[in-house]
Amino acid sequence: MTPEEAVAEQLRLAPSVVPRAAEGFAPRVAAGLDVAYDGDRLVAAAACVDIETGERLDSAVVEGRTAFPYVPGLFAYRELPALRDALAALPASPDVLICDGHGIAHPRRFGLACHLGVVTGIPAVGVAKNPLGEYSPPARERGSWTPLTLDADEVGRALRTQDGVKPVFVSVGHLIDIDTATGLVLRLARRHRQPETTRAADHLCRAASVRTPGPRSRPAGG
DNA sequence: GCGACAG
DNA sequence: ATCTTGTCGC
Repeated sequence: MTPEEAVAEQLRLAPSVVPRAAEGFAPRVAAGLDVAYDGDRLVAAAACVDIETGERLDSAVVEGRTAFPYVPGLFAYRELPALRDALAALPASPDVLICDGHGIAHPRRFGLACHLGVVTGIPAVGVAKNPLGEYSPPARERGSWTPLTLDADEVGRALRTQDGVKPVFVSVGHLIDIDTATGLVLRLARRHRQPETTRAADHLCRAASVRTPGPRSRPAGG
């Protein structure tokens, strides 16, 4: 698929995003998703966490090959295939996806979290480390937030998950509203800047990547 | 025209 | 994302 076709597909799928939670939405299991790279090889991980207790539940790790370059705005085309494989490898489907990237806080309002949510039908939230739009620094205290703006639209929030740390950027992915998404991210990020789901997935795929012989893997060491 | 630009 | 030493703090 070419970048032009990818853009056309995003424009076609964007209207499918449902920016609100279904009646009685009460997620119990959240899945964190992340990918680690080693040249053109990659490892994707899905890690489930009990939202109530924080307990680590099922997880899955899969490997694959890079099929699309990193292009801002088309990030999903690089990680989506592997992330779908990781989700499919889970013994049970999670109630909500916590994605490492943006949802509607995207040029065409269809970032990774939206794409993943729409193709799986699972509610999804986007949590990015850096903004695409503009924002004013939130108050220093954990829980405070300010609007994230893009093209004069309020597309998400800059949320402070820990006192004095750089905020994370939360946006709606699919089948959830921004308030619910914000509360969920805050609950999942009790002790660190990033939600436990994202941290768990990051550790898993990174560890798997290190143990996998690849093109330009470490010269020596183990 | 030039730079910026989720991971 | 990944390349990289030391350093501050719980």
